[in-house]
Amino acid sequence: MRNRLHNKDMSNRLRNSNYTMDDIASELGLSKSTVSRALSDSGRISLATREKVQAFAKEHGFRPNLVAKALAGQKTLNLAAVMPFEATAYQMMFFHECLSGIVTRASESGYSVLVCMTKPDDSGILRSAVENQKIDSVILTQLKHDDENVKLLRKSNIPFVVIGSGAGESVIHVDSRMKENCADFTLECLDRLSDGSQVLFVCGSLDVEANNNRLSGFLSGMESVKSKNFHYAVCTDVHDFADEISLKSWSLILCSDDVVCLQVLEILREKNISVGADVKIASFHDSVLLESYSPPVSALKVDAFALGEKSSELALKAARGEKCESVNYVDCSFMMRDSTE
Amino acid sequence: MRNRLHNKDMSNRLRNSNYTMDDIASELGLSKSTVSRALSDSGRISLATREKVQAFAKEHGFRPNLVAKALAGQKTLNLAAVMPFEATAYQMMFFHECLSGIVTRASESGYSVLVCMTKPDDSGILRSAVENQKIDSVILTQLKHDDENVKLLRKSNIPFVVIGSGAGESVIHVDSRMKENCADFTLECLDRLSDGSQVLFVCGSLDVEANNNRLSGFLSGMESVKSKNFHYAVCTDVHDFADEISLKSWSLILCSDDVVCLQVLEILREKNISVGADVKIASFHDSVLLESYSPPVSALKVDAFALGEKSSELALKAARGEKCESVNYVDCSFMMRDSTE
DNA sequence: CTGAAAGCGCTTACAG
DNA sequence: CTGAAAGCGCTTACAG
Repeated sequence: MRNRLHNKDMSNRLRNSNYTMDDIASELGLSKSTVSRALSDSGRISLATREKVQAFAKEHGFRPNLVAKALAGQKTLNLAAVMPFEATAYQMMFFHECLSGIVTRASESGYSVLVCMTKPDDSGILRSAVENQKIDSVILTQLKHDDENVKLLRKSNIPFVVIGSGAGESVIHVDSRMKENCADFTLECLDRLSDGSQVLFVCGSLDVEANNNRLSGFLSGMESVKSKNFHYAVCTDVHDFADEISLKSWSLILCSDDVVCLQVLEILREKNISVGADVKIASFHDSVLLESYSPPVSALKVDAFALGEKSSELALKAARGEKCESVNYVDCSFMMRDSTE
Repeated sequence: MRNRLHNKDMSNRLRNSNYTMDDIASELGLSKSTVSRALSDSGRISLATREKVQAFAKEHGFRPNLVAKALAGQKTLNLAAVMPFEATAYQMMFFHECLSGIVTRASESGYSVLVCMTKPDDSGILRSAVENQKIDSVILTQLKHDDENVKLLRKSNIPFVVIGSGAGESVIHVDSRMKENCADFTLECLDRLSDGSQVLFVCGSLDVEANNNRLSGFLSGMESVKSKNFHYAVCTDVHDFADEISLKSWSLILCSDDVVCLQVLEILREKNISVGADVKIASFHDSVLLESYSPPVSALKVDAFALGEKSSELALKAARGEKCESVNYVDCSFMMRDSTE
């Protein structure tokens, strides 16, 4: 027989509490099955024993060994979050925020989050997590066309959740509902304008898919306040803007993203048009640059943390084998700052 | 007895290969102990059986269940990488790169990396990873004074590795050896200058610890080429620089970091002094801004990926219970670009 | 060199 | 409501 004392020693090195369910059982004169049931709060158990066991566990800071639990329960209590090896600064910020949300929710359910970094042509690390059975489900971001990771996961039958769209309606995904949020954000910005004001939307290239959503969001926002008789125009080339600005005195300028917005701000500065006093301005895409601009510029912010939380909830649910809605939404945040005051 | 078939089904849902060591054993008419030994390449085993087993395993894509392996071996095959919930853009870039290095090395040893996000006052998620025994060792970055995470890990006897300094000499850490690298980088920049040239070091506040290291690195670099009769000066206030520049015609200007460097570049531009032709310039701290400046500016780059790799190696070693050197170094990269041509 | 057995710390039918 | 037993899939002394 293995030297029991030796094992105890080893486990002390690794563990915080010395107690196993077995220990608690003998300490309390119960069987370990009963202890297990009392602790997991499942199966028939008398209130008295349950409370006794839970009190004891709490008092002694008992922590179940999750590895053992995982083995017995045929699951790993791990989620994987997939992120690319190579990323732009913007993507990293986005991932970091997503990850915060993912980790937050996961840990509430006793799950840990394992990072799998993949290269475009090589799902290597995700693959070994899958093949080594270290994860119960996966969260993907930034799908490529005909995504390698998706293929891998489909083949191995591990449930996965996608942040963003692009994998088809049937795949569980959570989207930030750009169009609707742009419409609502437009309304929010219009809120302080008097009826009949002039509104300009300066839009980046319509070759960019996101800009199409933003444009139609803007248009549907304007449509829904038709009764207020706002006048509006859309300018799809920033370089035209310098002229456009001379034609009318705009009350509000909305920009498709932060880059466009900064260009517009530059032009306004050249023309000595004061942001806030002369014209309100806002962007459909936030960035530090807008936040720290003087005056700070209002913007629609994709709520990466919330996307992380939601995808985590779904991944957890899928890991439990429960059915999930495939289409899920998370709202953006409206960062209302001085530029629209 | 549990319904064996049912179990098989469940496990198929989770697993890639249907084979367990038991399966292989019966398939090959061996005992599972022998299969285990053959696969782990440990213990006495005949070449013949080892090869037979390994061939079979390979052919059928057998993957050991790491959860079971972990339980039997009293370890988790997981590392934790700790990162803060809140981080600046710069920190996120740094972490992302570290993480790439960590994950790369860890996966080579069959380890996975679990992200633990912590708040300054709350090691919550790290704590539960520790208490739930989900990790064998930990990698920390950005230690706080009197760091909570360090205290937690000390108490629980989980080995940990620190990226950067600040935890004392006795703690296993990996440092980027700023001073020595600044000295070497200085030499690299001096390399194309003729003897007797004028060199200026523009240094940010000496209240910042890093700047002290940079300054003494610079000085020791200059010291080591004394024979070449370079003249040099140190300017510790960027605002003085505009005057300083008029006094002499400098051949090379070194800056303590990217922010200082951009300020200097601005001044040079105002004075119509051309970088590259009139004066060479370089920074002891890199950033995208320097890389994409026109002309691109040479800089010393902390090699976050290498720091990640090294810390991962150490953490893996510590997890195996092997002794590690406590002081470890990783060299910086010299990003030589047009500004010093 | 190989096998039978006990063990890692849980869970969960099954029987009482 | 509770306990004894078998099981999750590995590892590792121990005996042959």
